[in-house]
Amino acid sequence: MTDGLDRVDRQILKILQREGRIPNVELAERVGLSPTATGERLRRLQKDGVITGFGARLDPHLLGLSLLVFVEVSLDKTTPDAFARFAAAVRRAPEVLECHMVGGGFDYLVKARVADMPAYRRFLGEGLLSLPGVNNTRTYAVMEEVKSDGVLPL
Amino acid sequence: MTDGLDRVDRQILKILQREGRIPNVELAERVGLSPTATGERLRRLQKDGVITGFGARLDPHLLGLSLLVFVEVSLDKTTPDAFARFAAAVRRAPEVLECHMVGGGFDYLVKARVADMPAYRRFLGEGLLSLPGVNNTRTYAVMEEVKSDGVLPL
DNA sequence: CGGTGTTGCCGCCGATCCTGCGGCAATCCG
DNA sequence: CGGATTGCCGCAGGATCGGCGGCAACACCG
Repeated sequence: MTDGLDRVDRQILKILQREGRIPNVELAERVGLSPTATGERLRRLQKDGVITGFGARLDPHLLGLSLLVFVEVSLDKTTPDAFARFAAAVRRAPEVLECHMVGGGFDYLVKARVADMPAYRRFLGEGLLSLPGVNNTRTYAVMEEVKSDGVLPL
Repeated sequence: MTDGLDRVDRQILKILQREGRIPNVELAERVGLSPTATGERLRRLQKDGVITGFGARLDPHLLGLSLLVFVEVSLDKTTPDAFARFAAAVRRAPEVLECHMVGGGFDYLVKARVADMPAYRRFLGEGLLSLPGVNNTRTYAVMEEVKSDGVLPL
């Protein structure tokens, strides 16, 4: 059952990554199958967890979230539960779009969106630096988003 | 017309960010409007560019893309067109999910997904380092994805 | 104050879409 | 070679979509 994805499955995923709200009948004729068979595949892909969900892509700027920042966070390793508490806090923070634990010069890489620089200062001071165990942060403000769709290669 | 989003609009966006394939009638009863009015709002949100599209969320691990990496790239500023050529190459590379030009210690932050370490070595050598003007790179491999949905706060 | 235009919503209805069912061909296996 | 399984198709009843006309609230203005 592992990775039992044929050519049609991958084609379905490829289409749905970019046009997630396409009706099943149109998806069917694009992959060259009947709507019934296509719907069955879609249902199976969701059940197997290959498709974890569907979502709308929004324009951050039109929503007043013009500033995208990446923050490298170093934790104080002597503080007990520092990692668990930091992770929990980050999951609760709405400004944080992503947070990854990395190996290398620091511990976490945080991607966050805020309205502007004052808002970022507030988020950094009240949201990140106030967490216990946070040792050091380094902020990189994004000047231009060269590529940002995040579509997986198939 | 700028930012003319009322409470219902934001509620629609909030729901569609997580459940992009919800039928219009269900969306309507959740926001407490008729299906007609709700569909009209949805159409308007797309026309105004607030909603830029819909997409399926896929599980990278089930697709054999288990390794997530971030790469900090520094360019040789003396090479003419270095920035434009780098940006163009990155847009063509399927492994690259995101690429942001940042201000700070380096020039571009690249987020990429590959199958495993050997695949990453190949991508780094043939995809990134072979580009003219690339001066230096620093790679951070993700050990744990603490938060990765990327849902905007509303 | 009343006329008028605008906006946002509703109900209705024909067209479209979804989904469960039965049938069929290909494949696999004992 | 017989039988089970798998994946697909066509069909049909029911759900959903989207365009249309109507209506109420509101703002503007003479």
